[in-house]
Amino acid sequence: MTRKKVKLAFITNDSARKATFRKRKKGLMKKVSELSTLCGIDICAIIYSSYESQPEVWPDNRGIHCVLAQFKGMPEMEQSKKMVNQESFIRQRIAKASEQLKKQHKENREKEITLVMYQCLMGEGLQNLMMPDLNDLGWLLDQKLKEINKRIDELKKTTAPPPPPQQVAPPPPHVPTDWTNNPSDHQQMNSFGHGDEMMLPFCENNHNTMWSNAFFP
Amino acid sequence: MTRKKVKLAFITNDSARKATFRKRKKGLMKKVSELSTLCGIDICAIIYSSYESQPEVWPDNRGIHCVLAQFKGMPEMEQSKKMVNQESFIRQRIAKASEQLKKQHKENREKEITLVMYQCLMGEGLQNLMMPDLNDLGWLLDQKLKEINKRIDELKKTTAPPPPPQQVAPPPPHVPTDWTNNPSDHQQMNSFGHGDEMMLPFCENNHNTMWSNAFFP
DNA sequence: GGTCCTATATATAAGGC
DNA sequence: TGCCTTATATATAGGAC
Repeated sequence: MTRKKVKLAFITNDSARKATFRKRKKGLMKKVSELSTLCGIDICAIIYSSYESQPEVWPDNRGIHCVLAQFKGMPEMEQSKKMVNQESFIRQRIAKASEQLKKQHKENREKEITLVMYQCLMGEGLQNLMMPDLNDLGWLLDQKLKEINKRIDELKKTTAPPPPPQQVAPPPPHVPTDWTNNPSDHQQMNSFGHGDEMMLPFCENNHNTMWSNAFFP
Repeated sequence: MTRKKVKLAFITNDSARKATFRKRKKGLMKKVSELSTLCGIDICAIIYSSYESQPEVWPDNRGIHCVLAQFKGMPEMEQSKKMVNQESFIRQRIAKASEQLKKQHKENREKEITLVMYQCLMGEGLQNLMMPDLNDLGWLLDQKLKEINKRIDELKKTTAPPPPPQQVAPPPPHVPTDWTNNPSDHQQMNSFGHGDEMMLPFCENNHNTMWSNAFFP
């Protein structure tokens, strides 16, 4: 998992597999030892492989028989309650990986649109943009405006507490759209073909805000 | 082992210990699973803790009984041959850490002396240096000269292959001291009080080289 | 207690000896 | 074969919710 991300599958190359076995067995035994020490628990590990005629075991003889005796001493039912099922274990990992992918898609899209925004600020104009990008750009600008207004409010509180109402400049005409209070806006198809499962805040079709209205009245 | 390097000892804080237990148990089970998949071997792990009433086990029921049956089926002698003894395991780790410390000392010293060298080149002069630094500086300069001569030789070979002997410039008067062939030179006390166990190339008292002779004839 | 976040510490795949 | 180095991928401590 380093010079290259390794696929989680049987390593067919014999020497590579043996090398990986030795490294990982060492690392694993270290982890077992640390967990036992740090948390003061009983733990044992037994490894069989064709590389060694004897099984490799943690901890030493007395320790392991103590743990095994405990295990053998309980009814089958109790033994299996906490057993990890390989399939559900893998399923959990797949679910987690999918979540991460989703998050990454969202981050990537936000970066793309931020780039588009800067290109616009450099004078590229909006003529070459298609609807999906325009929609997401609108969303991004709303976000930026919200941040700006929030910052303005904070500064007001800091510089003039408590300010007499008539001395405070009237708030800018922008009224940020509160997406969270308008769930129906989220039911539109999004622009990069992932459907609802992406749950991205981008790519909604109607931006009923200052910016949207300014550019697409 | 991250925001802070944790000491390898029982964690006395109850909630911290439990948190560590859960995280590390999860990580450990993942490693066990990966080792089994990548190398196609049989492995089992059993964890007892006061946090759970049942032991937590890898892999699922059938798999573990298969491994345990193998283990129980062999004579005691065979069982214990490959068992890891906790003490020797820790000793190995201490030895490795000591090696790393030694190496780090050496690297630090080399950087210190390199800094001194540059200060000299900036015109600080050698008046404020004491013998230990002067000795190590001498060693460092020898190393640099060796590198330079080596590079010169390489360039000669590249630019004029094969050069007629009489056309080659005579080698510079410098004759690098080959420390490896002169073990008696290494028996001197070194200058930063670590004695022979440090085995550093620095801090020898006699530099019988061009540079040493130039500065301390 | 459980979950998520990130800065760090570790583990380890390749590649060279 | 086995060990070492180095660039990356992972694991995880501490802290915020």
